Amino acid sequence: MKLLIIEDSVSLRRSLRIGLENLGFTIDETGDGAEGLSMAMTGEYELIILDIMLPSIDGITLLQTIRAKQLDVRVLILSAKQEPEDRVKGLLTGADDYLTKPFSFDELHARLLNLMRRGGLKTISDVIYIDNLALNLQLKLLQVDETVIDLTPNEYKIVECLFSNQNKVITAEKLSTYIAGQYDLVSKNSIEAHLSSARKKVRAAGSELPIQTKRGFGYIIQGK
Amino acid sequence: MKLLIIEDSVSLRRSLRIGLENLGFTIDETGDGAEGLSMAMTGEYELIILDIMLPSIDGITLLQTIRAKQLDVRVLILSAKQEPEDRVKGLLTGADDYLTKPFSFDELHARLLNLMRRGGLKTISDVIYIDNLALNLQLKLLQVDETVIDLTPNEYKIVECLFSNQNKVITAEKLSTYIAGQYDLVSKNSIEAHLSSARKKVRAAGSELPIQTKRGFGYIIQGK
DNA sequence: AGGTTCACTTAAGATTTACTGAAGTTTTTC
DNA sequence: GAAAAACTTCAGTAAATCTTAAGTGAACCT
Repeated sequence: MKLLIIEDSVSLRRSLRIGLENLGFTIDETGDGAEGLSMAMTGEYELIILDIMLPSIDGITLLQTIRAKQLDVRVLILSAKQEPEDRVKGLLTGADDYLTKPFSFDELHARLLNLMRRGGLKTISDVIYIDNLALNLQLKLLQVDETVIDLTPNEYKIVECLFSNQNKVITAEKLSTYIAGQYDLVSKNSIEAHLSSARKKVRAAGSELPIQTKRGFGYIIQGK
Repeated sequence: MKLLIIEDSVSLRRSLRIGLENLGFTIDETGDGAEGLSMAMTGEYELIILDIMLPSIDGITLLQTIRAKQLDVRVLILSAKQEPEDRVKGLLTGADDYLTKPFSFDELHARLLNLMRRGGLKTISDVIYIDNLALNLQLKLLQVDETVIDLTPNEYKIVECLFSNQNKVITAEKLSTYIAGQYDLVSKNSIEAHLSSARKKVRAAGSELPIQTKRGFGYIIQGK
């Protein structure tokens, strides 16, 4: 069982490492956000203990990136901030648990065990993050930060198809098949209308759908 | 055997602590609801002695939260209120026993021993709480506060399936399989009819089933 | 066996919500 | 600057879902 600790403070990091190693975990650690991210992306950790305040990349962004890449790893957030907004936001973007500093080591231990136990269950995964948009495949809805954008089934399906095919041009025919199945079809104009409506809704929520039109070919979402 | 005392009054807390420590229990204590909750959530306590009137989070809410998280812990409610409503409500939401102030220490001791003895048995567990609804998986019934709502088997199964799959959209086909098994099937319209009836019954009891329709996809219960 | 009850299904009407296609507008391309 | 492609809007139409009520059959009781 391999754990990754991403924590700014050297002393806290050390004491966590020692404590958890004594409990039988294998630990890697770093104090840098970017390094933490690249370590996390190797996929070799079952659980990450993650601080929010970090140099180079903050914890929430790191978490969003991990979740966007669909890594199956549990994340326990550690934070000095006690603002409830942060708590909610952290959990929303896919953390499995949350602990506010200061905390007792026993409490951390108990929560770790708890996370281990419910290991098989995916918690808040199955969300695709692009920019400040989150497409929740479980709930079938799109969020801008915390606000939910209400999409009709076809609007949702178009967005889902493009979100899960980033960096690929998707033709209108593909979208049509995606929406209606192999034996029905939806006109190109219909798709244009749905997409127009979806874009409008996202705009009304203060954001932008990152879907670009490739004139003559189809639509695409360009990853960063 | 570790006990947690969550009690507003410092003097009562102290005297309980001393008395119970003399009887051989290990005690943690707090006077604050929110702190009590986070302590309880560590899962390290076998029994919680819980006051109703508390700063920041009241005892009933705390208890509901603990039960919603499926923690296996016994809870003994302590309350100055003598209104029978509170008594019933406290017990309903998952307390294992109830004591009204003032009480003798011997009486508390006796009740504690009693709770310890029936330790192995899960008492009022296997109940899913959502809003003011309690779905009892053992007794196969749904309660609004104190009143029992009489659901037919299929109505119950639909509600059970959705209650135990919070935050997931459940399709009509899934519900059909859940009701009838893999080799039989129940028409979509039938499910609509059952659900309609269940909703009506809950409405008649003065509440609302928290089941939303995701048009084009299925049904969902959104957790907070 | 006959009668009663209860729950499940089905159907039909009401209601809500979404889809489509057309027409006008804007943008892009050559 | 004209033509093509894509965007936008809207109104009519079409689905999906809700609700109610009536029909059917199984289980239970007497």
